Amino acid sequence: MGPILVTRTGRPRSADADRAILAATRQALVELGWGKLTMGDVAARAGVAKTTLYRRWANKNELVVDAVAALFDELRLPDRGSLAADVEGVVLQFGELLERPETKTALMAVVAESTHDPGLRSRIRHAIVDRQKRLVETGRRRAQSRGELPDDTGDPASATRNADLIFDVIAGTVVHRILVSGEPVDPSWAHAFTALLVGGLPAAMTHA
Amino acid sequence: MGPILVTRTGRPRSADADRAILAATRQALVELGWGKLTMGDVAARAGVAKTTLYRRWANKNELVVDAVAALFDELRLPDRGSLAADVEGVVLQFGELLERPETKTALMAVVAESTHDPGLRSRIRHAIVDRQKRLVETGRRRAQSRGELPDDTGDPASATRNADLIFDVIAGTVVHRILVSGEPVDPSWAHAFTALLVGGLPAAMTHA
Amino acid sequence: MGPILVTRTGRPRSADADRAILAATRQALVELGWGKLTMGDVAARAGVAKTTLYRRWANKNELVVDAVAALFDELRLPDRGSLAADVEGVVLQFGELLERPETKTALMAVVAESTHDPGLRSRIRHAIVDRQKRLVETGRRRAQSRGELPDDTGDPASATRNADLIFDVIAGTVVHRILVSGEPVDPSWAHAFTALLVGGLPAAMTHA
Amino acid sequence: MGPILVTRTGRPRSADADRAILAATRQALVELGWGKLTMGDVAARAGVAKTTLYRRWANKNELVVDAVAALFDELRLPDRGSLAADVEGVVLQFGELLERPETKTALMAVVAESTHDPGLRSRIRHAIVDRQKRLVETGRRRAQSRGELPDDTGDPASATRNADLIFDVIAGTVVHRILVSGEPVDPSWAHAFTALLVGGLPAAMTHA
DNA sequence: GCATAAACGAGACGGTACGTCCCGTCTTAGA
DNA sequence: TCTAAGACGGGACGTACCGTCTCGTTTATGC
Repeated sequence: MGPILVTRTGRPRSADADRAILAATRQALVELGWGKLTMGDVAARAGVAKTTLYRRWANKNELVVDAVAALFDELRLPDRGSLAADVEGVVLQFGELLERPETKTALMAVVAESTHDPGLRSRIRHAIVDRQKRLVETGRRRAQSRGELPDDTGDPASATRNADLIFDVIAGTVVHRILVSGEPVDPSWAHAFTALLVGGLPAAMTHA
Repeated sequence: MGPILVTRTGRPRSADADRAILAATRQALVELGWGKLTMGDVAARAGVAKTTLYRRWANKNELVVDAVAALFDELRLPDRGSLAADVEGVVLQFGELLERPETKTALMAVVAESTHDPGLRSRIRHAIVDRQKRLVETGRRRAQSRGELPDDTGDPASATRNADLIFDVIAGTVVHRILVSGEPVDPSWAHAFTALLVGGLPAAMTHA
Repeated sequence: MGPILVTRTGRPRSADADRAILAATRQALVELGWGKLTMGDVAARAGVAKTTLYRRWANKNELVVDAVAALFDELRLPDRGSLAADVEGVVLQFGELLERPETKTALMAVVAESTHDPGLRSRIRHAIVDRQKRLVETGRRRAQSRGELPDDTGDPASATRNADLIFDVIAGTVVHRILVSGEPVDPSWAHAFTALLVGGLPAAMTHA
Repeated sequence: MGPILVTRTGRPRSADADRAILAATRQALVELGWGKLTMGDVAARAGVAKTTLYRRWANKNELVVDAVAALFDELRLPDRGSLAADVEGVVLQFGELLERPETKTALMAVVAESTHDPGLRSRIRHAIVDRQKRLVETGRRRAQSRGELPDDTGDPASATRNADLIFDVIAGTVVHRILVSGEPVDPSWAHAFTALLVGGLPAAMTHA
């Protein structure tokens, strides 16, 4: 079908402005943090009037979530030959991602704001979180094809519960390690964590 | 020997005011969230002048961290007879704690603010996080005395790394489950998660 | 030739707001006096945000001086046929003006503040005081054309000194009578004062 | 009858403190002006607690008027041999007094505050203004004994009106010259002003 | 090629909260 | 009882951003 072409009259919105605004938002977020980031400052960095921001996003939250969402799409799951190696690889990737200031600040800030804003919460979930679950799914299928994990039982709900648990364990542990404990995700820690996770998987799958 | 008695001149600060302010802060945090919480509102709730807040805390961040810290001291580790039962118990307790609005909001907000404020970060670490590591330590000793875990090797650094890993896994996973995935920590999930963790422990301990 | 048209960008300032603010300032000054007049209150009376005040005036002093300056422009010097009658007329007018609460409060307050603020002092001098010297000049020319006073000698500095002296005597005496002595400027007092002044003029002009 | 001896129990008030407070008030008034003078600052300069100020004066106004009143008692009227010389002498003295910063600031500030505070107004009138009218009285009697002015008629009210007028003219003109016009009271100006006043006196006395 | 219409920059607007300063009162301990 | 010290409730200050609202100008499209 292709994109719907709405021929509208008047001057079209500038795509340059969009890009400049999102980039400026990420930059400001790193330098100032959520609380000190101001719309006026973002506009100035982007070389754009404040009005232009408000024509595109209703408020600060929406703008920041959009500015941040793309950052989390770079995670990949190359085939490293075994389930353990795949997990260890994604743990290290995720660690590197979260140690970058813009990602670190953005994720926590946006989650914090969401704790009392259901709309923002679901926006985050769809724009950021759910998109990463594909990695767990890919890993599981690959492990099954290698014979490292049993095939799915007849219960798809059980499989989903399992995937969600693993996702929470990996994402949660790495986030906590970096943002709360303030320790780095280095290869030796990733190795130990992977051992724990992969070692526990068989037991977990019988309880899910 | 004993506490130093500093005889200070002038009218002493009111301990009632301290308590009222911290309670008002927690209440306001629940109702309004971090972003909408204002010092003036907290002062009014506490029946106190705004200046009285600023005499005690330099700004909003410091006040909120102090107000929140006490909430996390209620976690206990009663002996339930086995390592798995102990872990499951603390996971459920922590889940309940985090599902309360004041804890949920407070923790994330404070962590988010801390991502660009090293002083605040260390204040959180000392006032909130490190104090909970006692639970992991207690659990490990108890499991060793039951024979569920091997005695410490000669390497105390290894033991510390292990404890930190387990702490990050438990705290991180529960936090992620509730705050990011937005799912409840109910008994069946706690059971599955505990199985994963306890099942993986032996493997983890050989890699730490 | 003609006024320079400065095309400025952005939304222009509201002239209505200017007027409303100045009027509200005068009203508040009468009701509350200088010390109790607050910027927030003026803003509220004017139906305007406090920021709108601060966009136009740097502080309370500047605002009040501007608000007050206009009041003194209503003094006129109609031709009453003789120098004595002209002087008596302006003394009575000035007396009436100064017995109005807003003028009374405003003038003293503003002069008092100015005693330790050179900038404010010169602002007052230009905005209020110097503009009234026109009255002395008009009166002198009129008296000369009537033959009541000799024509200017060749020394313009002498004429200026004379005018300034007369201005200080009239303004100072009326102000002191009303604000310090707290007595009214009624016709009989005005008559006596005029007799003193006009009687002394020939002597003064030979010494200036 | 002498001072009333009230034998009171407890520690007596310190007379040193009184002196130190009044001196500190005058000093602060010069440096800061009325508007910026604060009770806390005065207390600190005087080496005294704020409480001690409030035990002696009810508020800022009362304190400042008392601190300032004494300054105006130094005017004298030595006999210079003629009415004109006496007037010129007191004009120059008053000019010098008003050019001192503490007097200048104090007088205007206190008058300004008084415009909306009747109590303060009468306190000023009694403590400062009326005490100076003795000078006019002395000068008049001396001129009469020299034969420069006619003896009092049978109408004492007329004499009083006359004295008040002369007082307003002298005080008002000098104050206006210094505080409003911002020009100095130098000998040549004093000479011209005296000529005006003395030249006008005969005419004024027939109208009073 | 000229009218239409939306986007654009600039910046003023009504608001809200900030953190500071000072007021005048109060509560301690000590002289 | 007075004093020094300093905490207290209160209120205004002047600042910083918010998100909205005019303006005059620019830039596409469609008649």
